[in-house]
Amino acid sequence: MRDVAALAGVSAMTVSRVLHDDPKITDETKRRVLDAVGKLGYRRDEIARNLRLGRSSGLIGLVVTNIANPFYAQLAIGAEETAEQIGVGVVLVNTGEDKQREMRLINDLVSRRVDGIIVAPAGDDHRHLDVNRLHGAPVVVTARPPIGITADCVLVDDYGGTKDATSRLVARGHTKIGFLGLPPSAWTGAERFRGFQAAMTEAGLPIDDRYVRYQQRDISEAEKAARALLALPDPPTALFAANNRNTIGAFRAVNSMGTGTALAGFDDFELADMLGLPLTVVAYDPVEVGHLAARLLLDRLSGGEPGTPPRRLTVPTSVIEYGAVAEPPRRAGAEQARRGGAEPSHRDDAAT
Amino acid sequence: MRDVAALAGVSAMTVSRVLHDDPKITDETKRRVLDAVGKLGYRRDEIARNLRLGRSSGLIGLVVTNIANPFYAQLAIGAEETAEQIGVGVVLVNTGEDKQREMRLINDLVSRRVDGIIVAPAGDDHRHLDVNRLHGAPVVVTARPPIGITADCVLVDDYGGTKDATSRLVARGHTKIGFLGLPPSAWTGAERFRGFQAAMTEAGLPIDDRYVRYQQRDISEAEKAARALLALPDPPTALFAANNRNTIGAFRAVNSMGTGTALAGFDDFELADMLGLPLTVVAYDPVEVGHLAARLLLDRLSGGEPGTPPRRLTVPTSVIEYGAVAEPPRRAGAEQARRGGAEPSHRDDAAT
DNA sequence: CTGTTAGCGCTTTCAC
DNA sequence: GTGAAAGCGCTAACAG
Repeated sequence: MRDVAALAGVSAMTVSRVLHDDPKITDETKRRVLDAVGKLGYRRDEIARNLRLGRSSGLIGLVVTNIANPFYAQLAIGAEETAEQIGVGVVLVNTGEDKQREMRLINDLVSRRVDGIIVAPAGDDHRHLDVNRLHGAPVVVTARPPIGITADCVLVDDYGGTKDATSRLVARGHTKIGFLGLPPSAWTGAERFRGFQAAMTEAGLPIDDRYVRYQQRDISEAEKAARALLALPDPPTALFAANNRNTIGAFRAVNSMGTGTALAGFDDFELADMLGLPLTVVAYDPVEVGHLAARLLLDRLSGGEPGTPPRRLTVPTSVIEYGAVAEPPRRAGAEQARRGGAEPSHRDDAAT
Repeated sequence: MRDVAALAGVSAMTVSRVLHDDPKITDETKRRVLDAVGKLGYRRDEIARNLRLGRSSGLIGLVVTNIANPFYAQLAIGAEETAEQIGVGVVLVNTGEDKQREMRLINDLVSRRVDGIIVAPAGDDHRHLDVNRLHGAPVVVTARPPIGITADCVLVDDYGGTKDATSRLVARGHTKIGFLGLPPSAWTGAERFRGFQAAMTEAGLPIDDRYVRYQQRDISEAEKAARALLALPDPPTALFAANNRNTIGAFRAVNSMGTGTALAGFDDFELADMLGLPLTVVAYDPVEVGHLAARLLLDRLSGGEPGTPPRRLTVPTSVIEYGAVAEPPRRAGAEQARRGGAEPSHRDDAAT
């Protein structure tokens, strides 16, 4: 900036003003300054600028546990769409479900003055997300409720969706239903199991411990667990899978063992309709989760009062039946249900 | 920091030193300072720190065109793995193939002192990525070669992979082969079409213009284009699809029209093996692309000489045949071929 | 209209 | 071992 000022024969202050489009600058000096800027390829150092201004960087951080999960990619797209409308950018960081990394990366972000953070936190203690520890940057928690802190959050109706889909299996006459679950330490895992339990209990059906497996974290583990259930002396006639990894694993098992076991699962996924077996999925709009999370965060950023009580939103789910069973999809959650058919809320394009 | 110093009864300088683990600090004062830090929830302001230091932020930026594309998610994971090893973090931003947004976001990143950038640039003029315009932050270009600038880059063997897969179709006796392509303005689109042409020419087969469609950017467009080709009076007996969106669209068309058309496509994808029709895909390891890109960038960051000539790496592809055709996968590219079977290079976990 | 002064939060350099 | 001063690149506030 000094160099620019020197070359233009003005003071640094004038350069600064030109870059602000300060009205009270002669066209002549403005031209000279811009000339010098062009000649030197100068770019204002936003970092120093924000240091001085102490405020608004026009960026928010989105912290996810697993970038390979399409759910988070769609969530990011939703958050971007909403942030974009008011000229705010989104940067995404991936924690790999590692608490240490999460803390380090969040620190990196806030110390670089992101205006706020949307985070799907790892673990079950979120006190490291306390506003006071974050340079005052507001936080919105997604996909699970905040624990140990107060913060806005956006949830998916894990409980209701699972309950509905399980009830469908029951309605079709299944009484022996297996459950392929997530680690119960994960909020979503616990909620989905709770929904499963509720549907079973409501129908007066027992939950057979032999039919319940947790901890499947990828497709091959899920397939192994499903195979084990189907190989029991008195196997379940239907399975509920707690997310799309488990659903796909279960599908592979059912398909190759030819047991004709009925299948339902949480999460819609691409090609779910093309698998050649009937499949019931609990669908929801992950883009909407991103929209809502960004909306909550932006409201906090612009809405003066920091004292506003935290808000909690829940995105509804709907049950979709693919394959043999011909029945129109019915929505299960609250007001909205964006999903209806087979081409889902995945947004993508063709470029690789 | 002032507050911490006051509470600990020392000067700001001492606090700074404690945070550096400066050896010549009494254990006693150190304890007092750390105490105060804890009590106040103080975090060092990295932004101010780097302003003073002028250097190394320990973060690199990864700029992608489409975060919903699993290719980029896998690339990000690869880049993270490599960067993580030396304690460098990765932040990801999504441009949505919008040049303006790309420029703005890159500017945001460099002005926040990311140490370097890995970018899959939109458009066919990359002069905005010139090192001089980027506070000197080095750039690595991925998925397409740099145009108008010199920079390191990592490519996929689009040409070779497509040629190999097309040759397989020819070897099976197909002479009328359709091509579902990307916009030719995209480097990958042009390269893949070139590979297709080469295989056809080598086999002495003509390329029928009626059989070639570009511009399909999502699955439904691809399906429509495929339907059009298959409805021709003298339809092709095989299709090559230029990426996984086109492959899935083509699959939907072939499946519902029951034409028995043979199918090959660029990109492997989840469930490709479960579709119930034979399918040939060009596979490669997107995680490896990320590894290499990060490696090139980190080399530039640590390797003193900025004058080193740019390097260009190409990730090999392999052809995989799913379904009816039982033939062991054969590698097509250079040294490595990570892929062999059906469970591919997608890395994910079960948590939603 | 433009320049000067001061300071954002931190760290280097030199005293003590 | 610790503190005081100066300055990284920028901009509000006040002069002129």
